[in-house]
Amino acid sequence: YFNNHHHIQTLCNTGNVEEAAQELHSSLHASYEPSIYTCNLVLGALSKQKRYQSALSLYQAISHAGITPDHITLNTVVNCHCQMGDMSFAMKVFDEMTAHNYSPSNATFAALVKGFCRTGKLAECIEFFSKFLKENYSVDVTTYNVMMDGMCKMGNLKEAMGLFELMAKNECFADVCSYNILIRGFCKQGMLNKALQLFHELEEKGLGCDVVTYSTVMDGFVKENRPHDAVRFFYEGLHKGFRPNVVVYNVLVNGLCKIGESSQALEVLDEMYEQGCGPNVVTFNTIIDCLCKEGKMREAMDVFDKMKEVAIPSAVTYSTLMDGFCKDGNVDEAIRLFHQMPDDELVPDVVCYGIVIDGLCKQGCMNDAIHFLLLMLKRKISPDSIVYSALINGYCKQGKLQEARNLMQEMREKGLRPD
RNA sequence: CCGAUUCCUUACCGGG
Repeated sequence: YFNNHHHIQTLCNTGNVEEAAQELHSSLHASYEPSIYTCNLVLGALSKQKRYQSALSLYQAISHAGITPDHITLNTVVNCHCQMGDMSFAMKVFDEMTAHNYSPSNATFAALVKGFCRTGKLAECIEFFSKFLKENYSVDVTTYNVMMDGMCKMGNLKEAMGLFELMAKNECFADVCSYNILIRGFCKQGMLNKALQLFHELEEKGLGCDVVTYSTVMDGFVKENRPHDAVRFFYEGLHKGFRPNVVVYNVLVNGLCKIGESSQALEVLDEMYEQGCGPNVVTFNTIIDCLCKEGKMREAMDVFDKMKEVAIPSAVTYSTLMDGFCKDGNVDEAIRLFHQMPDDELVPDVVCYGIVIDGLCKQGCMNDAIHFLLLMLKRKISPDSIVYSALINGYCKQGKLQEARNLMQEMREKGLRPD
């Protein structure tokens, strides 16, 4: 008999996580049970693929088979709960960990901090993190980064900067990632000057700016309606020996599109190939959106056809085109694309439905719009407030106020608040 | 016997 650890490891490393999980599962009840290392390996692989529910089910099976989890297993479980936003479950596991003398590590705290932030629980997050700070001398740079990123994403730049100073005081040295997080935070608040100040500090420290730094700053410029500065920043970087990746190019393309230079954007496409940095689906989506917004539906469809040679269209690709056609007054074509999505093995998401519904509403075809609403409900896709707004708008324009009111009521029942 | 496995962080595109 041989240990199947290496076989399962190979399966995981080659992306056959499903198969690995199955093999582990069947070996749980074999005469030689797998080691916790093997279990952790598969749980980690599922978690990396964001298949948190599967990981948790597998964990259930593992404990049921009587295999004792270690601190890594439990960290993974905590992380799965956090990623799914189930903070009460996550805390329950955390409490059990501490009760059984598994000492939580930076990974545990980082996962929980991220979970608290993602679910908007600012106070809990700060409280939890403070507790960690008091009890632990070695909060590492990653945990600080998670915390700073969470604070930034909740718009609390002051707290984030406080942490940045605190980590220096505690002799935990900020890395590029720390800077990138803060730079993005300031960009999103429209404080580009602060962002650029940090960028220069990063350069002076010799930590080295990376592709994330560049794409972040450039995107900051684009979002602040300063696409020219984004383009300039890009070329200055090239001059300093910076080597862009596909995301940086994507931001550049987006910037060029925003200044109405779709032809230049298409030139960048060629440059990307020359640099051995081929475009991806986002690149094409960006260009298609640009063409659509310029009303060039014909060209947009050409790009759509050509992109298929090198990339797989996504739901975003379709929604972009569908919106373009709707705005162009051609809802039929949008609906045709909607029905074409399954050919690319895509399932229309809430945005796709929203676009078609809005298009139909704007044409006054309320019955057809309702048909799509029912279709999405049948397919278990929950309409969001944008879908409802489109419908309510449509009814209001027709003077059908009662129908509009009914929809508002339906919204509230679903816990969506009208804005 | 040893080793083996592991867990946490940052950037780009679509709708009212």
